[in-house]
Amino acid sequence: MFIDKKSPIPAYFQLKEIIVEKIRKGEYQQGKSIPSERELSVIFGLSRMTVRQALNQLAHEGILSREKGRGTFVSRLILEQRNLMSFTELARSKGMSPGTRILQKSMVRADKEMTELLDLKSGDTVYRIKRLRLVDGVPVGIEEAFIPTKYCRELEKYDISASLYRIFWEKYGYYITHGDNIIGVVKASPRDKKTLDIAGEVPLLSITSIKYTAAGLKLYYEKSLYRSDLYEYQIRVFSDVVNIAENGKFNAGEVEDD
Amino acid sequence: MFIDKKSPIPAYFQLKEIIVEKIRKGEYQQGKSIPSERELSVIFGLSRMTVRQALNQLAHEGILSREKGRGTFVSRLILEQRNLMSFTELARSKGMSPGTRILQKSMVRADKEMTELLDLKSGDTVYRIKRLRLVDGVPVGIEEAFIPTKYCRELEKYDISASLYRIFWEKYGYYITHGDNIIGVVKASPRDKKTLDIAGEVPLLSITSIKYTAAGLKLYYEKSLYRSDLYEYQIRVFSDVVNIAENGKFNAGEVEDD
DNA sequence: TAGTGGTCTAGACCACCGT
DNA sequence: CGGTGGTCTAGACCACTAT
Repeated sequence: MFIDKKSPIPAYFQLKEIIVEKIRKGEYQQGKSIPSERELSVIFGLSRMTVRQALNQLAHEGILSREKGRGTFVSRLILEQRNLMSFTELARSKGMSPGTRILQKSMVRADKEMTELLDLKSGDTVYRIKRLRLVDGVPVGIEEAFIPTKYCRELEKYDISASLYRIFWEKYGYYITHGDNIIGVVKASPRDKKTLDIAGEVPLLSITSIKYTAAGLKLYYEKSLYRSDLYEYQIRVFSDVVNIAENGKFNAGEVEDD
Repeated sequence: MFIDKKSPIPAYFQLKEIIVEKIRKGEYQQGKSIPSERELSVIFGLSRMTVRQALNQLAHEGILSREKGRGTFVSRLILEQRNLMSFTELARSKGMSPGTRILQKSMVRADKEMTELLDLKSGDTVYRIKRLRLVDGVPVGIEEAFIPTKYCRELEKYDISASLYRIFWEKYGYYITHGDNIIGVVKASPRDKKTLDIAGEVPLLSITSIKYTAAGLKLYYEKSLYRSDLYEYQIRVFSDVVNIAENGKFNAGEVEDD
């Protein structure tokens, strides 16, 4: 837990990793304050400006929050967003109870599409995890994740009915900062209908996304389908969208289902 | 165009505004480099670190881009994102031609909902702009914007068939950095069907959003509907979603454990 | 080689917060 | 009041880019 000043890795970056590690290990606790800038600069033998660079970046990534005159605090579970959480939250806020059922959990060779999407080498394997999301026992969505096994060895050991974000953070030290998403509407396939226990015709909200770490590593791919009559997606969108649009497909056809 | 060091407004912030203004006026041109950090520090009588703070923030907001050893550049087409542009751009990239038809343009008193959503005072007025989006002459979406008139006096003078982002940037100096969105699926109303020239049953992708400036000002509200068979929404989502949940209308409890 | 942005230092003053 | 983060300075060395 020291800064190697001879390392080519910048001091502020090393400090960031040290702080993140201390949060993960519980040494710095959620909602509690961490040492002040001046203390940290003494502890690690850095100038205050260098410490500030580390803290500000972590604050920007949502891991810390800073308050003038008070101190720097570990964000309260940072995670749990999007798909699942804005969903879980919603359910809870309405006094309903969210649930999860594991539909499938296997390890497979990445196919060509997945290899390209996640920058894998041919032959790499991925976990394929398919989960059913419920609210008060009613199925509202199917989430299928493809996760390169090299980023999460022995994932079997953990309870994947909860948040993948949380597992990546707590068990593997990866913090997911953003994702590229494509949102559309698809017709439910017969199989989806059965899984979601739909009788009539309910269009499904389709969200496919690639999850990234702050460093830009493509962590995993997820394909989600939600009953549009029971679900809304709430998000904050920032301006980087341009880059996505450049590669994007303006698809006039179907978003196929499997 | 000078820094007032006695002002309570931080020097780096003043510098940001000056640079943004110069970009707007065309003094600093898109894709071209701006003066180096060292030059700017001499020009404005600031230390290099202070100049860096301004440049880095602008880079983070997407207005500038920086390259080691080369210089600092004004981002090319900063704007044009999301709804509209990821749509217009996309259409263009597919060799299709996007179009817009103005369906309605009026000035009205903000109703209660809009007043709350946009933090207005009672009695404030908004422009109500309803536009039809087309691709190769085919209607694919309806976009309805509610814009407080106090942020865009004499909006009538400008061509609103193009990007509102661009008008806000070029005519009023507001740069939109993010938006809070709610995405869902709705059935087309008879009127929407007529407007979109839909015969059968096509579910519509519904996107409502509040657009913000970097400073957090709520600029306007937009309600969009797209034919889900012709349109996909591509976005990059960052982790700030938590904040939405915190301030948002839908949260009840803490984001605590699973 | 000269210029750029990236990192880093060791100071400083300020506004803000809790006691 | 003492401590905190926010701002700011005037230097410095580095790796990178272009010529």
